[in-house]
Order: sequence, then structure tokens, then C-alpha cells
Amino acid sequence: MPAPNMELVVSLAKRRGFVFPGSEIYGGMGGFWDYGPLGVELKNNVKAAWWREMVTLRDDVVGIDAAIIMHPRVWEASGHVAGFSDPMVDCRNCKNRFRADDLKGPPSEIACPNCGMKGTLTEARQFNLMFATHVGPVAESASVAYLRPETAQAMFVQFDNVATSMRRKLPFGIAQIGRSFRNEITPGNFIFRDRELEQMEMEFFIHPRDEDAWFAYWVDARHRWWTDVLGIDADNLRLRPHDPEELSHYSRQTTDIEYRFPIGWSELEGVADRTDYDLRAHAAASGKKLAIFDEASGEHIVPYVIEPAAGVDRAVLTVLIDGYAEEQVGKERRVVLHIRPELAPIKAAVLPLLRNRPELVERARALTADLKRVVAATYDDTASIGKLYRRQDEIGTPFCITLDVESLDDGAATIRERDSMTQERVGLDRIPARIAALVAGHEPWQGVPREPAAAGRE
RNA sequence: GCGGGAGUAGCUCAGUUGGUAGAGCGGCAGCCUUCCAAGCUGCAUGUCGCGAGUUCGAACCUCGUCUCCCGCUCCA
Repeated sequence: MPAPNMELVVSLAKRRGFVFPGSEIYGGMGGFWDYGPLGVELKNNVKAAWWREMVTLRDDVVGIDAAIIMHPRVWEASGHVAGFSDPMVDCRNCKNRFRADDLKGPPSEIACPNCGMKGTLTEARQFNLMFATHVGPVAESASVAYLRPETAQAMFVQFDNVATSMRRKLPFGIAQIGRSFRNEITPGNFIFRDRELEQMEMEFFIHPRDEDAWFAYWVDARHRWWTDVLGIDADNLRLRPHDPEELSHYSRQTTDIEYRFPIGWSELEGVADRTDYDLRAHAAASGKKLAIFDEASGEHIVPYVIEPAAGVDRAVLTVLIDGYAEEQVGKERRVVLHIRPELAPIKAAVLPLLRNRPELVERARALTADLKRVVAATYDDTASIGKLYRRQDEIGTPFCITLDVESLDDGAATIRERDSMTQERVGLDRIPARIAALVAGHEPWQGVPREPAAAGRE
């Protein structure tokens, strides 16, 4: 299906309570967005799907949840502080970075101080990507601290604690979902580039000899997650290996997983081969040994790291865009979110066909209460049945349950499926279990088209 | 950061030469309604992005500022 305009998704997101502009009544704050009642559910479902895949279902990955503010020396060792406040120049060849005011002459004309090649230096760039704050009551330079610009460093800093406490041998991974902060020069494109963002990162520690095999493994595994678990159309995804000159300073090889956004192909996730860069940097800066004893060789090994790093907000945006569709239904048009039931903010909506029948309303509310014990469910009777269906379609609710007058006699109701708009008749007492099984994908949908109304009202 | 454009109801927008705001959709309430945005009645929509200035009077003119969009740039 064609990708819709970003504006349509932004409009839907605000109209239906997924994402609001941050601090909107004060004019907004660029690069900051708030998730609304439906958005937080969708976002939580995306994160849960990642955690299940990367931690729960594996026996070689464990999770952590680290503090956002870390010791300033973390960011010195990682290389982030070095580029924080001074104009910096990069060498495209050897990946070293230099202060622009240390160089004698314009970067484009002089040789790299490290590798000696000419014409490989970039123009000077001002780096101020980290938000600074102060720890303690006195705002002085001695107490300066930074909001983390990535979650990854916590996994390196806590590498030894995790490996020891969990008795880990290579290979193993440490995963984390958490907030990061980047003072982007140009935020924009809705929640694609935020100044406050949430990341899902996993550092997989391996024996250096297995570098290429694990790198290929994770590129493939992560690609399949986007298609098979999040349900993103494979035609809208591609893998793009980085050219050598665009690699980060810590990376030997990186492959991006990109999505065909309305703004063009853009990165969803990067799988990076960070080698032993980070562990060695922190070992040198902290004076601690960050290594794993290898019984086979009788030596301590500094592991290499393969890092799949995905953006939560970009995942949410992708789910919304990829699922968005406008379809013709009869003479009317419906907006529908074709998202996987596991991701949907609401799994089932109970809709009485008539709301001026107290018995019907009572049964419907009782069913809603039963459903809420197993899945996220809601009740609505404030419009005609057609409009109620449209409302649920627009927020991606996969199943609607409609009670009619016959329900009072036969104790059954109609389940209507979002994408096919077909229906099943199911006993009221069996509906919660049926919905739970459908949402989990444990049972197939067996709906049939409803008979067209014999006489349309004009 | 640079250039261009735009900010009016939840959404999409109108608003004449300056005279203190409207429509459609949506929302809420009631009636009606037996399955895909039906109908009738009523109600509420609002810092006209924000702040100054000009004016008897500013959504409209001037200046500043913020935000968003497009294009560059940038993107550890």
C-alpha cells in the first residue's frame, strides 16, 4: 500500500489521542512530543514486543534499567564530551577527531594529524548534542552532568556487574529500553527526530573471532523482527550497509534497517559492530579490568560487541504509517489502522446495537467488564453502529463485539473483525476466551460476511 | 544555522478597504434507530501562536519572538 502523507498520520495521532505536541498550550517545544492515552498503549506494546523477542525468549540476553544521568567520566571515555562544546573535525580515513583550533590551517587543505592523508578532513562542526545539567544544589562546573545521548554506555559500564552476578560466558547480551536526549540542531518530521527519545538497545558480547558471523546473525534477526513481529510490510523495509567513510568512530561495520517513510528511506535501527572499542575505552579510563576469562585459551578476552539499536518512537511512527489506510466501504470512506492485534491499544470494543434498551446495555457493560480481565477493552454506545465501527477502525481495534436484541434470547453476540469486516456469532460466556485467543494468534479467524441489509434506509 | 512559506474551534478551512469570528466534519445531550461515518432537536466550541507598537478600534497594518512545513545544511 502507498505510504500516506505524514500529515495524515500526524492529524490522526492528535485527533485520536496517540501523540500530542509537547507543551502545546505554551506554543510547543520543538523536538518534544507527548504520548496520549492510545499512544502510550501502542508504545508500551511495541516495547513489550521487543523485550519479549530480545530478552524473554532468549537465554543468552539479560536486561538492565540504568540511570539516565551517569558519571561525567562515562561520556569522556565514550568520546561524547570531547565533541560537546568545541568545533571538531573528523578524518574520513582514520576516523580520528580533532579540535578545529588545534589544526594549523583550513581542514580541507591540510593533512590529517594522525594518518597523514590530505583532503580527508571534514569541515569544522559545532557539537552540542548533550543536554547538560548540574548535580547538587550549587550550579558550578564541578558538578556538571549530562543527560545520556544513548543508552548503550550503561551496558558497557555495568558489563562486569552483569557478567559476574548472572554468571555469564560469551556470547551473551545486555538489553535496555530507556530514554535518551539529544539537543538536535534540526528536530522534525513528527516523532522521527526527537530531542527526547526512547531507545531499545542490546549489546551482544562475543569472542572476536565470531565477529562477522554474529554481525550477520543480528542483521537478519532484527530485520525479521520488523516484518514478523511488528508486521511491517517487507517491501517498505531495506537493509543498507554503511559506506566506510560514513561509519561511526567506534564501528567497523554497520547496517541500517530503513523504512520507506513519506520523507524517503530513513533509519529505523542500526546494527553496529562496535568491536572492543567501548570496553577498552572504559577499562582504560576507569582502571578496571573489563574482560571475560576464556577457559579454552586460558586467557582473559575483551569481547567484541554487536549492537542492534532501534528507536522506539520511530517504531511507533512506522507502525502508524505502515498500518494507515483509507478504504472505500460502500459509498463511504473509512480510515483504518491495519496493525497487528498485539500492538493495538484496544483489543476489543463492546458496542450495543441499541442504547435505549436497558437490558442490552447492561449485558454489554457486563461483557466489557469480563473482557477487561483478559485484554484491553472498551465500551461505546454514543453513536450509530456504523460510526462506532469507524471509530474503532481508525484506532486499530481488531475486534468489535456487537450485542443485538437476539443476544438477550440466545446469549450470543457478534464479533466483527477489523480488516475483513466479517463476523462470527459467539456465545457471550465464550467471548473473552475467544478474543484472547484471537489476539494472541492462537486460533484462526473464521468470520463470514454479513448479509447486506434487505432495505436500506434512505 | 540559512532561504522560502504558514500559524483562526479537536480536524480541514473561510473571514471583503481595519469595526472585538464563521462553515463543514468531529464532540456532547436527548429522541429515534436491529450491523458498517443514517435522521431530527439542542448545546459547547476559540489567549485568532505569543508579546509589543500604530489606531477611537487590530485576526487583518508594523516590529519582535515562538512553533510548524518545504528546500539547503547537519545528524555519535
